[in-house]
Amino acid sequence: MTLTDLRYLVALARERHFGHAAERCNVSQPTLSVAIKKLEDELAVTLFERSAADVKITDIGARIVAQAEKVLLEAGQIKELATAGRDPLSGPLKLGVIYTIGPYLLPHLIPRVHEAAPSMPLLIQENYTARLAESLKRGDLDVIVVALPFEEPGIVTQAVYDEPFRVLMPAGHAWEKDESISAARLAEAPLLLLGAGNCFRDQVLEVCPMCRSGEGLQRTLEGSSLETIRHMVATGAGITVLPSSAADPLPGGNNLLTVRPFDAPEPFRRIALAWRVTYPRSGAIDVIRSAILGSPLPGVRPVTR
Amino acid sequence: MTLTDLRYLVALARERHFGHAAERCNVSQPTLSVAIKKLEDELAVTLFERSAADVKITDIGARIVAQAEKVLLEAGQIKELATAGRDPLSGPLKLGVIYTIGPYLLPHLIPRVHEAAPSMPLLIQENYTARLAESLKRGDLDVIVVALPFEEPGIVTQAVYDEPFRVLMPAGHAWEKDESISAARLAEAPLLLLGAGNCFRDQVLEVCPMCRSGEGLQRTLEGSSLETIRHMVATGAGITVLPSSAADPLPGGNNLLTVRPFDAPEPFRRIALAWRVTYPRSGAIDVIRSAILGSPLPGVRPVTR
DNA sequence: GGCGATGTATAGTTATTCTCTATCGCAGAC
DNA sequence: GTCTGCGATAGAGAATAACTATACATCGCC
Repeated sequence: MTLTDLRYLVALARERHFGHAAERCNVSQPTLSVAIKKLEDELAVTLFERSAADVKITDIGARIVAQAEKVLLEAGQIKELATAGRDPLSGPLKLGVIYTIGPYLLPHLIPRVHEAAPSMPLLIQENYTARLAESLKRGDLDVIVVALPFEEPGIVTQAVYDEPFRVLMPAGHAWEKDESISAARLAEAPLLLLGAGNCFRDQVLEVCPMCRSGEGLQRTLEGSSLETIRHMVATGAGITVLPSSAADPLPGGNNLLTVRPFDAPEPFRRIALAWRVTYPRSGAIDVIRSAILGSPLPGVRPVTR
Repeated sequence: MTLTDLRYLVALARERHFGHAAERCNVSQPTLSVAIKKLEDELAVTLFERSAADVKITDIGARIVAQAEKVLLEAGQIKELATAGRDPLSGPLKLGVIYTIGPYLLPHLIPRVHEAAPSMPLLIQENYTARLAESLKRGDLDVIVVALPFEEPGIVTQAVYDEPFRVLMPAGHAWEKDESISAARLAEAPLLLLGAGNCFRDQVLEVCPMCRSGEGLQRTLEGSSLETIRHMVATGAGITVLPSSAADPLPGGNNLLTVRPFDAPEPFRRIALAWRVTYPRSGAIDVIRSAILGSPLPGVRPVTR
């Protein structure tokens, strides 16, 4: 019993004439005859009474035809589902973002994505890189926004933008007079950092290796956010390093804090999208990338490749 | 897209492993691989993300699998329907009976059929032979009980019993003293007959051709039944001829009427079953025949052939 | 009662499609 | 590096479904 057989069956039930039904199915009359006979043999029931005058459907035949129509209808739904789901911009996209990007990127990203792909709702999770990677591989996430380097088997990455680091200090800080700050000097001051697990913490420590053992390193509680740290800086608890997207929007509306760039060459982080190499909705990823690049993130430089 | 493909699809969605799914479907792994790929090409969507680690179903894939399961379920119903309908003694049987048999046969027939085939309800229609033949050919009836001769293209008949004719007269009638009656004498008396269209009318007139022009022929209204005629006879309006099944049950409980057989050779009618030669439920016909022969119809002689 | 018209079934052939075995290729693990 | 697991691919063979041609059955007609 195949779907084709059922189509023949339904056609014959409608036409009550083997020749006409065959024509409607674009097959020859013997093809239809044989198919119906095969069905009858397989089901071990007589579906039609054939006679020279006309073709009559049997009682049981009528019931089976009705069921066959239901089957064909449901089968047609499969094609409909496929058509509807063919658009990579249709259906929810599960997006992961690291903590140090989410609060600055998402407010811009979400409306842009919604505009570019109205039928692709975003399901967003913020987390550490390691957790995002795990979810991505498990399939709980489709795409993640992380900082490079990021290497995982089965995962491909695409750099999106570079983001310079900034020094954030309380207003009136001694360094305020300097146009830019040398990374080495970070070890001199009380430096507030995110807790372990945040990749940004490690990136800052890489910029200033001496800070690892520096006297000024103040451990912040794990899970603290950049916003928390910024408040702490504003109260004079120390200085910190922020990515430009987090640091640069401030000066306009905050006179408790001062932002300074680093001496050239500016340290920076490279932000990338990552997804399973097998992920089929590349169009959706393109939309995310475009939306990120279209977001007003101060100081960032798109990575064109 | 075939039902087999859908079975493979569902199996893969359950197993998340091409090899295991193939095994469960009793096919080789390449067979399943190819089938899934074909489905994906046909639907133009990616149903599964394959990687070395495991097989992940896509969002759209999951929806399509759910629909495929529904299709397979409905398709399975077809087999169930076929199994349930395979029994020729299952499902209603549309039975037609001529007016001059129905009232005497059906009260016996119905309980017997119900006992022999409890899941075969009878849908009964009483009518003239011509009307029954028409309905039978149209498919509105499955089997009819008629008097022979009955020849119709595409219709086969099977004689069931012979039924002798009787003469019915009012009690105290002049012929009451005779043990049997000669057919020729019918022309002498006022003879009450059914209206045109009833085959029994014609059969009686054949027994006594002179009656056609006989003075005693009293036309009864068309549509009158044997019962009506019997009451008329009881009131002395004339005599009539009845089949034995209608005439013989009476004497026990009616002293207004007298029944006499004809002189040998007794005229009789041959009652038969008729159905479309294409009608597939021969088992149902056998049940009807047996039930008729099992009914206590006085005077009738089974036709064995 | 033969005969043509109509309509379905069957035969035989061809084409397609399905399934198999064997093998490749990739990716992750050791 | 090599090994291993697993899915994809290639090519051959088998099964099946399609076609054309024709047989067969029935009915209406002369």
